[in-house]
Order: sequence, then C-alpha cells, then structure tokens
Amino acid sequence: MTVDRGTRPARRPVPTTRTPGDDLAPVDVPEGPDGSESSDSTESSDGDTDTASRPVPEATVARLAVYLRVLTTLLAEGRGTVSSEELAAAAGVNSAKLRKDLSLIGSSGVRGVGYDVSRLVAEVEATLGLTRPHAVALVGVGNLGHALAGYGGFAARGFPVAALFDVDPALVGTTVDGVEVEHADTIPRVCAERGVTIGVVATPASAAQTVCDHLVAAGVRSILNFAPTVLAVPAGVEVRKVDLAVEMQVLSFHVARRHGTVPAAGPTATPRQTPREAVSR
Amino acid sequence: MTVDRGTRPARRPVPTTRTPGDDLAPVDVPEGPDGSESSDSTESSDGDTDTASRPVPEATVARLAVYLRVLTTLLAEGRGTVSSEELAAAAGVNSAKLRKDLSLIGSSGVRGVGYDVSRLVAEVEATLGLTRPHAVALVGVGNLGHALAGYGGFAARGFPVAALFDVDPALVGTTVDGVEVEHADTIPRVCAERGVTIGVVATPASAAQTVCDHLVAAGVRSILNFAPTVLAVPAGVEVRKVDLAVEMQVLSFHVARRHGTVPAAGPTATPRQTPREAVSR
DNA sequence: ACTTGTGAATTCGTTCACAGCA
DNA sequence: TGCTGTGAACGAATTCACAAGT
Repeated sequence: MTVDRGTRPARRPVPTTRTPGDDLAPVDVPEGPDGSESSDSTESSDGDTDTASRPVPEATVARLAVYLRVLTTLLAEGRGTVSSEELAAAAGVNSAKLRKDLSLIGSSGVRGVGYDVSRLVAEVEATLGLTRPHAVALVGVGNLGHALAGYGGFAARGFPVAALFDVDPALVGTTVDGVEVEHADTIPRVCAERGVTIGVVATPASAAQTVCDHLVAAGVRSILNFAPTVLAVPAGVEVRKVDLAVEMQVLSFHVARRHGTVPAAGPTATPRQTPREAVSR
Repeated sequence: MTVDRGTRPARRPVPTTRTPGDDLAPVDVPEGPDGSESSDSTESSDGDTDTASRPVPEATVARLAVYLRVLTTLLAEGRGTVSSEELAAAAGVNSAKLRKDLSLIGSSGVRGVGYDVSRLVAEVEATLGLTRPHAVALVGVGNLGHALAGYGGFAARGFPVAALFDVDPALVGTTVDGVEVEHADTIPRVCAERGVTIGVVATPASAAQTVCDHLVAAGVRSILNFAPTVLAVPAGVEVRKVDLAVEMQVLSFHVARRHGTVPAAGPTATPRQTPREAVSR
C-alpha cells in the first residue's frame, strides 16, 4: 500500500465555486472523469502469460486520476499549458514524481514550456481507459448502495450504472434513479447481457463473497468492494477495496499517537488556525 | 526535507493487560457497508517534543485494522489461538508480513503454538488507539453524508457521531439518527465543545477546503476526506482520503489493460469460477 | 514437530540532480 | 533561460529463509 509520505499539501488547486453544502463529492468539474487517490489491496496476480505488460505501476495509475481532475479544471479555465511544477503542486505531489509518472504514459511535454493541457487530458484518459464507458453493476442497494446509485457523477463520468441488485424483496422491483433493482440471483444473466465490466459490492460483509462469486461468474473482472471483508477471487480479477472502518482506525491511531493516551478531554484549547501553507520545502 | 522520517526504533509500550473478550468492540460488521481505504499525506512533524516516535509504519497500521476484524470474528467463534499462517490467509496477506507487522507492535506469540486471540485483539486495539471512543464530526449531510451518518456500525465501533453539519437551511435543524444537523458556521465552537477529534468531510469539492479549515481551527487533527480535492492542511494534521472516482478509474485502467481496446462486447462466456484460493471463511 | 521472530536479500517507489532541448 | 525527461541514489516495504523457542 501506499501511503505517500507527506508530500506537500499544495494549495487549493481548484477555483472554488459552487454552493457549499449539498451532497457528496460530485466534484465540480464540468464533465470529464476525474478522481483522486487511494491505494489498496490490489491483488489479482494476472496468472496468464501476460506478455510484456505493466509499464505503468499501480501507484502511478492512481495518481493519474488525480492529475486528470486538476487538468480538467485547468482545461475548463482555458489554460493552454501547465508546468510540471504547477500541476504537481495542485495535485499534492512532488514535481519529479509527476514528470516520471507522465513520462511513463509516453507523455510529451515541451521543454522550456510545459505540457499542453488538452493533449495531456486526452493522453491520461486514454491510459485510464476512459475513452469509452464502462457499464457498472451495483450490488446491495442499502444505505450506502442507495447513496452510490443516486450519485449522479457516477454515470456522468463514463461509468453508467447498468444494473442494480439486492435480495431484499422490498427493494427488488423498485427504481433508483431510473434503474430498476433486480434480484441478486439474476446477476450472472443480467451482467452478461448488459456487458457489465465493473461490479460494485455494497452489501453486508456476510453476503459479499457470494455476490463477488456471481459477478466473477458473469465475467466481471474488476470489482470495487465496500464490504468489510477480504474477497477471494481467481487470478485475473482485480479487486479494489474501500473500507471505512480501516480509515477510521488509521486516523484513530494517529490521534492516539499524538496525545499519548489522553482522550479528547478538554476543549482543545489551542486555537490553532495555522498557516496551512505548503509544507516542507 | 523536513520530514523527519521516523527514525527512532522505540517500541510501543502496550499495556498488555485486559481481559480476554470484553468491551468495546470494533467487531465485525453488524450490518451495512462501510469503509474505505486509502492513503494520504501524512507527516507533519508534531511540533512538540514528541518523545518516542514512530515505530509502526503506516502501511502496517492499515493492515492492523484488517487483522483486527478477522481476530474479532475468531474471538466470537471462541478460538483461543491462531497461527500467523491462518490469520494471514484470512487477512489476505503473506504470513511473513503479518508476523513482521505484529512484531512491530510488540506482539508476543508463542513459538510452536501461535498467537492468543484475545490478547492479540487487545494489543491491536491498544495500538490503534481504540481503547477509548473518538468523537466524530461529519460535515455535509447530503447523499453520501446522510448514508454515512445513518450507518450504525460507525458509532458501534467507538466512533460516535458527535455532530453533523451542513449549510443547507433545509437540512439544518433536522435530525439524522438522533443527531441534529447544525450549521457549518458553528463547526469551530461545537467541535471544540464536544471534543471532536476526527472530522469527516462529505461535502462537494468546492466546499471541502473551507470546511477543512474550520475543522482544523476547531482543533481537529485527523480528517477523512470524501470530497474529490486535495486538502491543504498545516503540519500536524492527518488527512486520509477516499475517492470513488479514483477507484473507478483505476479499475477502468485494468479493464482497458485486459481487452486491448474492445469494450465489454460478448457475454464473456468463460464460466470462471475458479479456485478462489486462500482467504476467507 | 511446529511456529514465531527477525536479519538479509530483494523489490518497488520516491527523490535527486543534471543533461538535453526548445 | 526554463522546463522536461531520466539515470542514479536513496529509502521504504515485502519476501525469504532460518535460527530459536516451546
């Protein structure tokens, strides 16, 4: 995993717009896909004779998504070029790393000038396979699942929700954001029919493995798992996981590391309102 | 460089005590979906004289949370001991890595036997700082934020939601799962009053930085960011981010890597239902 | 006989620093 | 002069493999 050492925080890269409170994170970017970062169990040893294959390391792929978000914003602002320094700052990484990342996807910046924004956007999108939509199947329309399904930016970014599944008879048959919820038993058939390539598991941990097996049987090779379980999949299947409990506990660790043992206690007097500038260097 | 990478070996004091199965239990998932994972800017030399410092690498911390989940399950099943081999398989990691991780927190397994489950649970919890609750403030009660707030397992695991914030007048004043939604302007005061130590940002990207600043001003040193933006924070503040878009794009990359360019196409006949080694159970 | 704990080897990723080109 | 692209140094994390307890 990952963990990129505290790099520099970089100041707000985006043009802060948009009304404050409202839903989740649909980003403001006009259109293009974007993303951010993370890291995780990747797994899936591609068993097959994968010829020459991975020029682009996973860590870089995750960052490319972040660069793309920034680039999309810049593009919307009409910027023609960016320097590695500026882009790196906005993405919160070291410029050398950014240049190396871009060189890996065969980028072509211009020495003395920088990178052509629109071109770079196209290159990153091509690398991430965003030039065509990926039908997504979401299993588990409960609390979180429902929120995810209703999350517009999902389909808007090239990931149309092609199917929703659940086993709860009270949910099956209902419609969420225009998509009907079908019974999980139909996963194999429906996913194959609609050409689903990415599956999202948002079920309780107890059902996750079974659901995963069904998705895999339907030909889904990429799965995003929100259930707190380690999914076992055959070689060739990619699983990424998002685990709230893990995140919270990691933060807990840091809280604890700070005040040796002391809980929150007093109303944290310190009115820190610090500078917040670009950290180190 | 600034960052004084943890050099100091120093071990963890870990008060090996505690009765076997007992209290606070981050226990296995009671219900819905959760989690996420990621990694992020860490660092921040805590200004004060930080005595001993970081024996446990970040990567290990994230895994400890996973081990804990498995261990809790085992404990519930009444298992007295586990071997590194079994625990590692269930957590989806290499056994050598698991042993190294555990040795870092000063574990004490018994050669030829394995680890005492209840004791290990206690040690891991102590390391992760789970021996006491951490008040959480959730900002942005929209789509996702609402789902997170309603997610029971949250409070159940030692992370009681002490406050909810939003700027939408239609939401302020309402109650979600017993907690009233307050206006984001009151973040500083309310968080300080209730001793919030962890903040969760589930606002649109445009509001994220501002919200973050308020949380930091209120003394929150650990933030979980669901908004697709790179948050700039002063040294000493820990930010972890969870970004759906990035996850999806990374999966997209893998899908693309497989079939060169071809979309989903045919109903993936292959009935792979393979071995599915290791893990689970 | 079995399983932990850990030094050493290895792999992977990040950062430096500079040559090369516009 | 300015900024990219990249070899080489560096550092972190993983894996190996075995000595050491029980």
